[in-house]
Formats: sequence, C-alpha cells, structure tokens
Amino acid sequence: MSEALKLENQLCHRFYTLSNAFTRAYRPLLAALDITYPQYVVMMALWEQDDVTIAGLLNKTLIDGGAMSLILKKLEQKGLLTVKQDEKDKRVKKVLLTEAGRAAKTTAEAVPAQMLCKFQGMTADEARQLVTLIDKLQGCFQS
Amino acid sequence: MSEALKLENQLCHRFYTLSNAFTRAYRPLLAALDITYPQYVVMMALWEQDDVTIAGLLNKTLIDGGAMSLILKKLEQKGLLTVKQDEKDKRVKKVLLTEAGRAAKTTAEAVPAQMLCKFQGMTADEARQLVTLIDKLQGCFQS
DNA sequence: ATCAAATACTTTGTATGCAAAATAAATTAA
DNA sequence: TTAATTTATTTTGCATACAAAGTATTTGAT
Repeated sequence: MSEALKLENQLCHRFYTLSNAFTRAYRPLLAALDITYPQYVVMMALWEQDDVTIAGLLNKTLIDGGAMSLILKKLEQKGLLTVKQDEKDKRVKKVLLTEAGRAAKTTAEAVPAQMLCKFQGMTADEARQLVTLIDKLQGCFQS
Repeated sequence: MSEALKLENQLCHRFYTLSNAFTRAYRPLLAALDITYPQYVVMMALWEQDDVTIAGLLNKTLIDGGAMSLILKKLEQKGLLTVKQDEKDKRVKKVLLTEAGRAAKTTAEAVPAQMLCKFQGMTADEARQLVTLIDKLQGCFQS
C-alpha cells in the first residue's frame, strides 16, 4: 500500500494528537485558576501586555475571532478582566485586567514548572531544536 | 517580567496554533471528498485496515470517543462506510468501508502531495528530525 | 447460577474552532 | 457631502474535543 496516506506518516496527525494532549494535560493544572486552556492563553497574553485591543489579542494568540468573543465574556464573568470601548474609535474595544486578573498571575506562575515536569524525557537541547523546527514549519503556513 | 509565562515560550501554544493551521490548510484539499479533517483521519485509518472495531479506530486515531460516534454517523450518511454489530460480542461494532469509501481513496491519493507543496521551506531531513522530536514529546504524555 | 465489576459504545453539557454573514463605525471616493 | 468601502467585533450554524454519565452486554467472583 502507498505510504503517503498512512496515518503514521502524517505530520498533521502528530500535531492534532499532541495539541489535544496538551489541552488535557493543562486542565488539572488550570483547575486552581478555574479557566480552560484557551482562556489561559488569553490571560498569558494579557499578563504580558494589558490594555490591548481585541484585534491585538487575536494577533498575539491566533485564537479564532468568534471564539475570542466568547472567551472574553467568560473571563469577564469570572472577574478577571473588563472590556471597554475606545473613546476615539468606537469600533475598537480595549481589554483590561482587573485586580483579580493581575493577582491570578501569581497563581499561574506555578503552572509552567508543573508542565515541564512531564517532559523529563526530553533534554533542554532537544526542546530547543523542536521549537526551532516548529517555527520553521509555522513559517510555511504564512506564505 | 518572568519568562516562564510568556506566550512565545510556550510549546503548547505552538502545537495549538499549528494544529489549527493544519486543519484550515486541509479544508480546501478535502473539499473534493466533502469531509472534514477528523473525518479524513478516520478514513485514512480505514484505508489502512478495514473491518475494525470502533475501539480499534479510537486507538489508532486517538480521536475522542464521543466525537467518534458523531464522525462515524456523518461518514455513514455520506455513504463512505457502514457499521455492523459483532456476532460474538454484541457490545462491539465493526466499521466497514463501502465501495464508495474504497473508491474515495483514489481521490485522496492527491491530498498528501498537495499538502507537501506547502512545506518547501523545510528540507526532508528537517522534517524527519521534527517527527523524531515530536514522537519523543509524545512519549512524555503517555507515561 | 447470580450479582458485581468490567467493557464497548453513546449521550449530554460545555467550550472551542471555522467560515460566513451581520453590525456598527470610520474612512474614502465621487 | 453622501454613498461605497473598509475596519473591528459579534453572531450564527456546523463540527469537533473533553469529562462525565448512561446503556447494553459480558465476564468474574461467590
């Protein structure tokens, strides 16, 4: 049989599988924050830079626009952020962390280390190589 | 600011982003088959081995069980496969390709090459390295 | 032989992800 | 300046993904 259609040879399936595995693995680690993985991505973006437009968040996180609307509503309900309309341009909305949102960062600081514990099987150098190669692959999609 | 929570440093976010990019990239290529990416994964598994149990498909594809139920219904509606109950063990269901399902493989043969066209930026050797490293990472999740 | 535990699969409720349509506001063109 | 276009965001309809509960069937232990 032809090799090209074998599941084992599909790079896409590896990404599919691992992306889902990451989401599952993060769930228990994010339980303390009571947020999902995509919500965590948004929070990480905001901890880096606050008071950004929704378009800015979309650019940084690469989350789907429709999903972002819902995610921001959820995070607003949880009291982690607020959304305000821009004064100059009323089409634009700015996203701001609340005090609770900023405080949540302290809790979140423990998450990356816990996740890294799972990766004892890889050396730091292998991890760096992996990142380099993935970024190269990422570049293939932009063009 | 601490590096650990920066989005740019998250391996998970790279997998998240690329997995979604793959799904989007496959959509136009799968339009001729009128199936989604996860449905394509199931079909690839079946083209490799037909007449398998649903549990077998779950093991091979690593698709969620609940999602698999729906996906099989969709593929059955499209006339690509049938599901029959096992004689010996009535809990078990076997999945069988229809004639149309087998024929679809011919159309699908064109897909991998089209996808590979997008990856001109990577050498074959880099792709192999990437696969090796990803499989190593995959191993971290199983233990 | 019978009841509890395990197995195979489906269903349910919530949260995205995707494409496309819809809204609203600002900008540009005629 | 008014209409057409562009921009920023939301909404809609469909397809998963996840966890957990539910169903049916089989196996295992007593």
